[in-house]
Amino acid sequence: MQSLDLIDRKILSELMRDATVPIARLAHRVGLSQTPCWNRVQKLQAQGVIRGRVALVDEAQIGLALTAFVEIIAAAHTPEWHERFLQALTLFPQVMEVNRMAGDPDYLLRVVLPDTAAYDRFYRALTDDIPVQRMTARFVMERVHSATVYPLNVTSH
Amino acid sequence: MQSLDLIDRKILSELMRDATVPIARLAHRVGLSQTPCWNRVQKLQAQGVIRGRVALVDEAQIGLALTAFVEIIAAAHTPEWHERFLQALTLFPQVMEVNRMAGDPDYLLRVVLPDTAAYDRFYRALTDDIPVQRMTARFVMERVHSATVYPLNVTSH
DNA sequence: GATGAAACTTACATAAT
DNA sequence: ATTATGTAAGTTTCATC
Repeated sequence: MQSLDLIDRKILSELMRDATVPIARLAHRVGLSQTPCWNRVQKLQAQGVIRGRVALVDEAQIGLALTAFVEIIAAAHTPEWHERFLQALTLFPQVMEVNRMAGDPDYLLRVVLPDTAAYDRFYRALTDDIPVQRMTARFVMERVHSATVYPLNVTSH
Repeated sequence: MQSLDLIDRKILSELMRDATVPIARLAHRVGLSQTPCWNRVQKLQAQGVIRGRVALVDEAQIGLALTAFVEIIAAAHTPEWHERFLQALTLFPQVMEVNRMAGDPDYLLRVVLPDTAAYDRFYRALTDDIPVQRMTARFVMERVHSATVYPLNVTSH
């Protein structure tokens, strides 16, 4: 199942940067001809290594200027609570990311919102749905850096 | 400069989900014909609302199984320290995200790594480059949810 | 904004080496 | 793996309404 050689990693590096590059140019960059390059891309997609190709949008320009990291401690350390909690979160599309953590806090959420008033509404709505022991927001002042390109050991570039 | 009407938001919603959709189908979905839809997409790209189209890759399948959120408190609250700190971070491609926070901690980083040993190397290398008052890692046990589709008020779907 | 079409580029499949 | 070929499909531009 696993078999990412150097060329596969080069392909992924290119496509993580820019998924609009034509196969012919991609093939040239990774040192292959078109056919095997195309086959590799198809395989990477079939394997789920490439999960999809999406447009990245500037949050600020669509009115989502505020990012909050929200730390949550469970009200009860039971399977039922976790289940209910995750179920409740599905109602909030502003929750972009849900991470179950190794300890304190139990969950770390990344939430995008128009402003702090929207965060307060989110806070009330969520705690209305599900009891929590603690829910603390840490607000982002500035997103200094944001990447979607994972580091692969590719010497090119 | 700002002018995102309903149709623009529908276009963005679609492209955030799947950037491979042909213009003809996209146009149909948002209720336009091909040419004006194409013009809008071009404009959104020129404006920077669409920052790019990228392939999303499964971290686990490329050997980056560990995500850490790293909290950092500055050694000195001076412009020089912040400058040096951000400069130092550019050397570490495993740092996917750098957020300057509203207080404690000063910075919150998202870092992707193969394992905890790699985190330790990162910790040593960074603190070797730049003094910090505190650097604490919070490890992710499970990425329960991860989205790249920002919520826009689009009633379709 | 819609339509239609031309010109060009790319994707995808297949076959030969 | 490469090269070559061919068709379908998509993109881009440009008329016209």
